[in-house]
Amino acid sequence: MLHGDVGLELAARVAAAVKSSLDLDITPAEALIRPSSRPGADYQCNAAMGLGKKVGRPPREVAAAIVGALDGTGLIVEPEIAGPGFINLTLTDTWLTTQLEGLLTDPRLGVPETGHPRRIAIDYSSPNVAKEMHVGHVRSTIIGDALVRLRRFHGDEVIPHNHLGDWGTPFGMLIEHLIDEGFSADHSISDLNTFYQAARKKFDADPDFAERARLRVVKLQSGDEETLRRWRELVDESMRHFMKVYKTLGIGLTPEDNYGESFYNPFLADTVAELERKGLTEISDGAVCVFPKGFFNREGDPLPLIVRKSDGGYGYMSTDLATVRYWTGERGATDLVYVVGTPQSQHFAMVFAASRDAGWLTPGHTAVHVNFGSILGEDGKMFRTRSGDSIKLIDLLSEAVDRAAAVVGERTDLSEEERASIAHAVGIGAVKYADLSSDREKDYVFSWEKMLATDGNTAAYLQYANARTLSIIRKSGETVQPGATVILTEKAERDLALQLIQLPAAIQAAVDGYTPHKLATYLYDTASAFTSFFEKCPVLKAEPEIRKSRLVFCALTSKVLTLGLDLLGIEAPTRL
RNA sequence: GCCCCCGUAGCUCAGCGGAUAGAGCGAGAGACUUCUAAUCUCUUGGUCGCAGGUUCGAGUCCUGCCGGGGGCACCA
Repeated sequence: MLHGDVGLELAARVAAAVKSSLDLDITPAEALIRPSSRPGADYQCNAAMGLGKKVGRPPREVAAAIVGALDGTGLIVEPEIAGPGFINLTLTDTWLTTQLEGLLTDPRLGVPETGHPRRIAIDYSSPNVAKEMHVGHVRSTIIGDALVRLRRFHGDEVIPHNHLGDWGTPFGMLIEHLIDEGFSADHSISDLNTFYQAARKKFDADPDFAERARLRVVKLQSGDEETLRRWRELVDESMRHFMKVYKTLGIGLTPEDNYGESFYNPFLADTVAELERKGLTEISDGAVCVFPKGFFNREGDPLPLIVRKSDGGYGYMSTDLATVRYWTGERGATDLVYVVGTPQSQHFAMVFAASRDAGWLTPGHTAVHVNFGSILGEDGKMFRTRSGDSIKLIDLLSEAVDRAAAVVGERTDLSEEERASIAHAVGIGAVKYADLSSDREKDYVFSWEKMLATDGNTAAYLQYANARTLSIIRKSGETVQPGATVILTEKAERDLALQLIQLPAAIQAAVDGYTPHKLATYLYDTASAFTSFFEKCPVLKAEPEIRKSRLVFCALTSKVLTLGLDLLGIEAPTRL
């Protein structure tokens, strides 16, 4: 019983007790096992009240029957019945210590791998070519990356795809501007935004240029070689910028993960043809539309997905339908995940509905819009620069590192190089953790002060706790060996032990709900439990057996924090 | 007008239908000759937006309302 969560084991035993004492079949979930916040109780079973209602007996009597039949051998001490019929469950110290000793040799720290792996196509980051990444992309990028890491660790096959905005009418203007500027391979566009704005300005001011831009769009879409070559230069240049940001952020996306709008372009006609063949389309105002049931516009009329515009072109609605068709049809994805802001929720609801109607999504598929709220400034409005521009991501990240460097510089005698590396880990970690530690559906308030604080639920606090664990182990002059014996003497040790064995439940919760913050909350609780342990339980000066045992606590805490942070995409430096 | 999301301590946020709703910050008081004080321990602080309903039990589920944000036909 090394793998998996204790709650499952307790649930199984309660279910067996319910069967033998009341002759009722309940699922482990119906055993209603929950971690307990009551002093002295580790878990509680809340099933007796509901069952009492069902069998027409007083809940406390039912609880007593369950307790009487409950086989807690080796796992829990004699349960207590409290209140209306709560059953308080307390793990035995022996069981806890045995678990911890077992975790020492388990690289997965008790977390099971799924027996039913899914093939997950996940769309995240998705910046626009010829524009710099800004804060608007940061949440999708960070959350998406964390989900990739979590699902891979969970045992699923994950295929990331970066849905670049790399196609459409703006590219006529951009390519013409590129030709005018004489861009070549040895000249890079150092400032994508300036380049884009200059093109835009020319487009608005110069009718000849605007006309050339329009003709260029036609050439691009008809596959003109020269035009495509220019277009690729723009994409490549933008990718160099994106890769720089990804490298700074520690995001795993590469050019191989590019599945931009251009990628789906060849599939759009077929996608529409299939919708037409299946009788799902209608012509409305000259556009080919699909009207999924249940969506209405301002006037109360059905709301369309426009799959071919009245001018014959294709928009994002066509592309998004084509992605569903491609990933389920061509790539055999079972799960589609879109890490895109909340404002798009209606759009995705419509795309999913239409895709079900078209048969691209079956009951065996899961399609999820992993939505997220906006980043707000401390004034409660959209996070922008003072002049109202969106903040460049690369600037934001370097400010994070600079601010972290200021903190690091104050208090360490490490080399310049080590300090830089730590500042990077702390600064980038702060930005990512701020994003991942609260419920993604809510807006969150961006605050340098809060995200870089050394107290509270921040990356720095977790990293610091981890560094302290490793510092103690270093100073001990020992390596923590498998087979070491764990002893519980202080309450702080038991609290930490209980915390450490709950990693599987935390990861499962984060995976199930696409909610990385559940893992973040767990890691914070773990770090807190460790710092309390740190204050109360001297390690190096303890008696030999206790010292050995406490070193195990340090080692396991470090492993849990390091693994957990890694699953969030955050570095855990070995010293701070 | 219709639809979606949010409303929990002064602030920023957790909270899985279960017991007396929890953290951090802030405010107040303590703790470093001791493993990293980037810390810890106390104290303070709540009609969970409002009103109904379902339930043995509601911050959590349902309905209505009030606030805040967003979306609603050829931009993505």
